[in-house]
Order: sequence, then structure tokens, then C-alpha cells
Amino acid sequence: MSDSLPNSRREFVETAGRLCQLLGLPRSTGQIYGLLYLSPQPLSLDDIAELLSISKASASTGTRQLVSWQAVKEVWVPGDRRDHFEALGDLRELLRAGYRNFFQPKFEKSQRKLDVLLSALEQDRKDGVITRDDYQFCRERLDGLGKLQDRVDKLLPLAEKFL
Amino acid sequence: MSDSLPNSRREFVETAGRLCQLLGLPRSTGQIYGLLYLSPQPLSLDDIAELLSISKASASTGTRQLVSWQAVKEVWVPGDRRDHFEALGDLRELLRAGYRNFFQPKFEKSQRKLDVLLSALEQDRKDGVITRDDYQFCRERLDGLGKLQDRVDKLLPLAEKFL
DNA sequence: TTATTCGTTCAATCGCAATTGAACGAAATG
DNA sequence: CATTTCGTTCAATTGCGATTGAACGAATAA
Repeated sequence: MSDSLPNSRREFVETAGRLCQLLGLPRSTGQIYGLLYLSPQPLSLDDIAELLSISKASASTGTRQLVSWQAVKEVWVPGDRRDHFEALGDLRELLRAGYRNFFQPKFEKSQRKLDVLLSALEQDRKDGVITRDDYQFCRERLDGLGKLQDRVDKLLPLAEKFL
Repeated sequence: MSDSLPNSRREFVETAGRLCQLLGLPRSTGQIYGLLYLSPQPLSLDDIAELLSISKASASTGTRQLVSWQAVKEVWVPGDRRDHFEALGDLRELLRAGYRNFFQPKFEKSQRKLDVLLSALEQDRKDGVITRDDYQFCRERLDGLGKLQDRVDKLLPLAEKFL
């Protein structure tokens, strides 16, 4: 990474990158957001690539991702033909949107999946692939999972409102 | 994966694997837990490796991870020298422990990091590396981040109790 | 004792996704 | 017009971490 950044911003960028990586997102995307978050002026793709020492291709894909998540917006800088970007500072809203776009769908899918599994289990029992005892055992375990899902299902809306 | 598993268990194992992968953990670890979660009898390392078509090395490291997380326990099976494993079924407790072992530490670390960043920013201002305006801007952004952390800090204990 | 059977460790391999460089089309410039 | 400047796309590369096979030590068995 370029050393033309003040230490504070450098460390922040690194931390943001790590956080994104932790969430299973490209590190560079987090770095870009971190850079823009602490950038008083909007930055162009070239600025971003230069300051982070990444390719313009990465900068391009990263910013487009961030724009699609509404974490960053394009701004017009008079007298400059290039696109410029600045971070949207409302982290709470960003977190909520992230929850809606990432966790929510996967969680709902897993709920549906559980029903499918219960059906498959039922089928296995009918087909005699598993003993009655095994069926009973698996049934209880799957029910336990369902209980947890219900709990989470009640918690999440509360958490989203609270944040 | 071996086809000697009933469909229901096969799908469950796959889903558990994906979930682990989603959380940044080895897929095989999730598969092992999934397998044991729906296994009426304790399984040996060889059973696990065989049923999941993974190496015994993976089975070994995976089970040890799971044991360390108290997601799985070793049980003694009379007349068999080998270690056997069975899943602990309390998913709620498992989730809480996961929160304590994974999220909690990283979150606390990020809180400390924020203080460090604020100091570094202060230093940059004193050194004249950044203008007064830039300092002001960054200061506000970092404060915004601090606000979010405080929110999360209040929410998490509530969520942990609720689950 | 020697020979097996287990479980673990570790260097090497593999797979996946992030990253890149080059090529391209579109838009602005002269 | 031709030329330059942008941003995007995509095939190729890279890097990282999960997975494996082989080697090892410890415990059991013969």
C-alpha cells in the first residue's frame, strides 16, 4: 500500500480490509470503503488504485460492488471527466442493509431447507431405509434445530429495530 | 461423499458443511458435526472418514476442533479401542459459545483498535500531516463508528440472553 | 519382545476466489 | 475526422487456506 497516506488512515484501511475478509468479502472492497470513509474529498478510480496500490480493475469492481450496496455513491467533480466516489457515512443503515441483503435470504432459505429435510426423513422411514428408532432420534434433532430457528427468527427483527 | 447415507442425512451434512464454510470455518468440520448431529450411535474416526469420504487426517483435526468448541464429545464404546464421538445437541448453548469464542473477542479488539486510531489521528494533527479540516472530518467519522460500536455493545448481551 | 492398531502432525497438494493485465467500447477531446 | 481518456470485462495468474498422504509416537495385542 502506498505510504502517502497518514498513519491513521493507513491503519483504518487495513482494519476495514480485514473486516471485509472476515465476512467473506474481498479484502480490497473493504479497503476501498475504509479509504473513502476517511476521505474528506471524493476520490477517482485512479486515486483509489494509486493510494491502495491495487489495480484499476480491482478498484472498478470494488467500487461498483459498494455502489450496489449503497455504501458508496458516485459524485460529480466539476472540471473532471472521471467518476468520483465518496462513502455514505450512515453505518447503521449500512449494517441493516447488509443484514437484509446477506443474512436474511440465507436464513430464510435454511428454514425452507429444514422442511425439505423433514420430508426426506419421513420418506426414508416409509422406504424402510432407517429404523423406527433412528427416525425418532433424527426427528427430535431436527425439531431442536427448528426451535432454534424460531428463536432467531424472533430475535432478528428486534435486533434490526434496535440498531 | 459415500452413498451409504440416507438422503435426509446426506443433505443435512451438505447443508451443515455449507453453513460452516459461510462462517469461514472448514467445510469438513461442519460436515462432521452434521453427520454426528443426526447419528443415533457414536462414530469412530474411521466411520466419519468413510461416511464423508474424507481423509482420516481431516476427520482427526475436525473432531478435535469440535471437541474444543464443546460441540462434540468423546464417548467410550465398550469393546472398541478407538475413540468415538457424538454431537452435543444443545444448539442454543453452542451458538452462545460460538458468539463468546469468535465474535466477542474480535469485537472487543476492534473497540480497542478504534481508540488507537483516534490517538494516531490526534498525532497526525499535531505533526501537521493533515489539515485541521481533515482532522475534523475524520474525527466525526470515527466518532460515528464509535456510536455504532456502542449500540452493538448494548445489543449483544441482550441477544445472548434472549437466545 | 515384535507386530498392529490408532490418532496426530506436517510438508506437499489442491481448489477456490481475489486480483491482475490486456483488450475493448464508449465518450470526450483536439 | 483521429486521438486520447475512461471504465469495464475477461482470461490468466496468484495467494490462501483446506485437505491429503505419509511418517511418526504411543498404546495395545500377540
